[in-house]
Amino acid sequence: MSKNTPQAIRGTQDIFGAEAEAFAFVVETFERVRRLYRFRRVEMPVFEKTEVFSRAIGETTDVVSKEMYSFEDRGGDSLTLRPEFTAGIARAFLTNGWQQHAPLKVATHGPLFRYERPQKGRYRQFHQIDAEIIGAAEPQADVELLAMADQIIRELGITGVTLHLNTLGDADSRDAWRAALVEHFRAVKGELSEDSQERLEKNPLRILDSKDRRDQAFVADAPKIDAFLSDDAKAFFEAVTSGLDAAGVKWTRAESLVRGLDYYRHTAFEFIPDEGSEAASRLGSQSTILGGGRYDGLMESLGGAPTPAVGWAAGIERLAMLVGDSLPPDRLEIAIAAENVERETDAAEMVSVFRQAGFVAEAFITGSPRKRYDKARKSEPAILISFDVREGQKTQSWLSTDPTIVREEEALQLLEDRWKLS
RNA sequence: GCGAUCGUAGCUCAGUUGGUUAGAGCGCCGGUUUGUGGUACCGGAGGUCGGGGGUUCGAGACCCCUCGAUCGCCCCA
Repeated sequence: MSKNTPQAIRGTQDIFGAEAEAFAFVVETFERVRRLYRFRRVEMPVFEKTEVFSRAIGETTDVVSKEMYSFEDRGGDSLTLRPEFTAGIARAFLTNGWQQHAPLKVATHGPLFRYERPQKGRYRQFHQIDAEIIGAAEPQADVELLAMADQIIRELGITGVTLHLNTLGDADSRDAWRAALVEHFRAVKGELSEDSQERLEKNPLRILDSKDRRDQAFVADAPKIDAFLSDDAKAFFEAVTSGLDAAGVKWTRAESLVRGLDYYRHTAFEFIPDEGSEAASRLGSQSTILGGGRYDGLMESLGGAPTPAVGWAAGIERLAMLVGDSLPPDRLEIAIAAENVERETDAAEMVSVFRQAGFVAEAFITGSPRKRYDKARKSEPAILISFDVREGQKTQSWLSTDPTIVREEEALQLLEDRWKLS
């Protein structure tokens, strides 16, 4: 590689081979399952006015304050490459009059951008699948959304992952709890970790899932959300949990689970690998593979009418790292080796016949004719066909290495229709 | 944004306390061999040792800067 060749941008990926196949498998599974749940597909802009995100997500969050790719366009507007889907979808809901479709179930996927330090499972351009239900205040919406998430993960063959569930209560519950937490932690501020001392001002809820030992003791006896829940909020959460049980979705209560973005209310959840599981070790420190919750306050922050909504997003790269063995086989069914230059067009014609009949087929008609058979063999086809010329006669021979995974009789009939087998 | 480790052919890696024209295996290309056969042998292409600067008679090896990757922290999907 020349030093004159431009390098890829830090934190971007050129995905190829097995990883690309796993990526596609995640997207295909998502597309298939979202149809089962009647989520409608939407395509969204990759960039929006900066205020869409700063108002929706919250100015003080890390995402907005230091991770956005923002720039001024030629017209002088401040624009931002989307760091998440929800804000843009909420904006579209308001500006396109999608209220008429409420309750609206939508799904999408694509690239997102966050200026972060790259790590395994964390990139500056990354990709998510995303599902939202807008205009539904009922706990049944939360249940449906979570049931779909659970089914997608299961159909991807991912195991050792558990749904961690919590409630943040309604706006009043959340505010009262937050105030109590600030009071609790402020009393011991000097003994908290530096990070948590800062969180105390910016995002006190996050102290609850601090990994720092110094914080753990104070987290243990911190006020619990349950003590602050209104009767309605409590009933809502109970409806969600009983709905999940009825739908057969396994979950565990995570009292200290909070979400980083300002707009969350009531239900908050993450799918996290179980400690010590294969999945956990594959993901490293990037543990959450799917996260979301209810965001009843978001529409108002964008100037819309109060509109209840729930949603989640999941990192495609992180899911792809976990699919492993469950990938559908990508097996070459038929390989044709033209072992003589005179048979190249015959082989090209025959491979076309096979492909149009729905076979995965490839012709080996380049490079040294004497080595084509070996090349074809190394591609591990279920059926290997050789086109050659022996003693002036065109010859066609075939070798079956695995008749169980291909329509062998049909394939050989197609071959015989055109050529005499030798 | 902070800390740590690392960066030699397409891939996996060797390169001894700095010392002559930088190597291997696999892969790739070509030749020979084999001729119902994933064989064996021979040959070839491909590296300004991530980039830049410095120390030295001499640097892939040492120092500084920079870019990138990986692993923590932070944050999050």
